[in-house]
Amino acid sequence: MNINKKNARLNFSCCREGRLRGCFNRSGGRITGPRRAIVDFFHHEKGHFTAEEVFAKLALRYPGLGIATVYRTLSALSSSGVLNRFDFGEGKAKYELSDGHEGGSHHHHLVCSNCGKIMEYYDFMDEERDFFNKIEKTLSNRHNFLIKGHSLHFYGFCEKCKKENREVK
Amino acid sequence: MNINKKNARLNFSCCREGRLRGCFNRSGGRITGPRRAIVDFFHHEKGHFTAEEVFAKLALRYPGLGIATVYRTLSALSSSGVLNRFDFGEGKAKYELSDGHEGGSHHHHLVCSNCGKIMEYYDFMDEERDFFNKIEKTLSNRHNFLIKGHSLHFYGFCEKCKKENREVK
DNA sequence: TTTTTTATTGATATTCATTATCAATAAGAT
DNA sequence: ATCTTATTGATAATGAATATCAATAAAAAA
Repeated sequence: MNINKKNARLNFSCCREGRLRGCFNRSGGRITGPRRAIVDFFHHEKGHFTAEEVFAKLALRYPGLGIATVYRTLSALSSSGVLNRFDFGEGKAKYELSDGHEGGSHHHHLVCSNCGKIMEYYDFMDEERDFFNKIEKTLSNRHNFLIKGHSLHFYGFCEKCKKENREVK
Repeated sequence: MNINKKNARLNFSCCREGRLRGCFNRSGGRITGPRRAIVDFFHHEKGHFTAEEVFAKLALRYPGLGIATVYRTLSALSSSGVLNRFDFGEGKAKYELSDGHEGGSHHHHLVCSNCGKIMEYYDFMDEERDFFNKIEKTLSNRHNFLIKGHSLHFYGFCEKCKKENREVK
């Protein structure tokens, strides 16, 4: 079953029509094979991926896919709030499912300023959830901003770099 | 008084020798005109700047400055935790003084996923401060990570984009 | 101070992530 | 089934960031 054959459809269990309409169709956008595949990708894989990484993984089951389409779709999904776009200083953007979005697994990042290592943590304190609920409500009102998600990065030095550089380079 | 004339020195009020040593010299790095100028720049200007913007501003009073040096210095200052490097989806990195660093004016960001507008807010709730004090302590211990600063970005839609797109594009 | 060593600089070539272009295709409307 | 046009894939173009390298100047040594 090849997605780019005429009328072929990917049929992942989580790939409900409603979600795709929410991502694309409501605003007049068309639901296509590549878009279907990319939205599904982010609902099945955990973590953050570059455009190249998304392309490489999807190309296996979708031989006709073009890298430009991946860039375009990631950009569109980011604009519509489905994905969040991050840059961790690696020279290329990474995308992950927005925490506001259905299925989004919320987490925060620890980024080593020296070696660039990225650690994720999922172990939230209840306090953390309460904090964000409250602050997002306050900010929405105060700045007339519709908040769809957030990213919290802590910068510093990982265990290894902390040891190696007593005096930071 | 031109900084790249032999032995010339910028002499900004905030440009204390100690700070520059902290940024560069402790680790064997040399204190040079360009580095002096760039560190000073971030202690005088508020907000976040691209390499090009830093270069353009400094080139006025420092005609000999090269763009490559700006990139190199920003990168080094970021690695050492003096600056934080952000990407707001504009295709180029922005740098700002790390909040952990002397003189750093701490703030968070609201980023419009549609038009890219970036809003800063400085008006923190007490709750917000307490939260970060506590969580940074917890995370440091739990993940053996030396935290020097953090960035909190809220993604969503600004007032204008909220109105214009009843159904989000 | 003068000399020596070598990290840093500025100019510029290069890399590579991302975007623009455009003819061909196919999604959704009629 | 046909029509309209948004989307696609291939690839050329752009541009931010990095690598290269001879010249320079900061810090150390004499």
